[in-house]
Amino acid sequence: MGVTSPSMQAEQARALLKALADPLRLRVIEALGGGERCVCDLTTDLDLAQSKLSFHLKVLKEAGLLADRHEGRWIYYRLRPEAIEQLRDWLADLSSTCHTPASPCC
Amino acid sequence: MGVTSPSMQAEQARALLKALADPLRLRVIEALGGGERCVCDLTTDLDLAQSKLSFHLKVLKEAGLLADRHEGRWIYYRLRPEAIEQLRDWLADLSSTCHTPASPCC
DNA sequence: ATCGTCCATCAACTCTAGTTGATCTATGTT
DNA sequence: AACATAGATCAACTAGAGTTGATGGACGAT
Repeated sequence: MGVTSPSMQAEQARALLKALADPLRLRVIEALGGGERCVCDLTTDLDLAQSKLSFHLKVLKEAGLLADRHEGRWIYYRLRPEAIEQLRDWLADLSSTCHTPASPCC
Repeated sequence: MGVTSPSMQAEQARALLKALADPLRLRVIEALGGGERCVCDLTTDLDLAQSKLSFHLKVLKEAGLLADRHEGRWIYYRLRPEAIEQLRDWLADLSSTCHTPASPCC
């Protein structure tokens, strides 16, 4: 141990971080911060090519950041605040123990 | 407005997210979660090529997540919890208003 | 002054993530 | 049935981030 890969928890957190770390996806997230929206509205609001938006919505959904809902011909997407909250918790843990003075080196 | 790019705040947050969204950098962050360390220790602890580690330390430092300190021949890196805290705050704002019911579509 | 160690930097390469335009499916309309 | 619209998916392309091995600069020891 010590040389191993990140813990399972960290892997989950990283998936969320990665999904959020894109300017376009962040605009999508911010747009959905205002409430649930259908794809066609997002397309015009954000002025995006349809396939491009679809790609990023998929990334966000697979990361667990979005949920969708079909209604007739339309699909509505919304934020999943639980995912954000989970990430916030992980970040809180991260810096909780970092005030240890330097270990003696080499 | 509405079609514009993310706010200044969001841009900062995104820089942090992007820096964190890499498995190797996350291992570095976790290692530094245990306290300040010099580069040579990190190299052996994480079993990394020196230039690779140096590259990622630079990314993390430029994002504001790490601070460094020179002492003789060695350089010590440590987490900057303020950066983490700033990101947590931004995430908190993000989901605060997303419970609005769907806007009527198209 | 020379040598060894710590670390940053650089150039060349690789690889993954995002873009683009076209096609496909599903649902609703006439 | 034929058509129109919403949205997903696919293949080909592009660009940017990460890797690798070598080189260079700073500092300490002899």
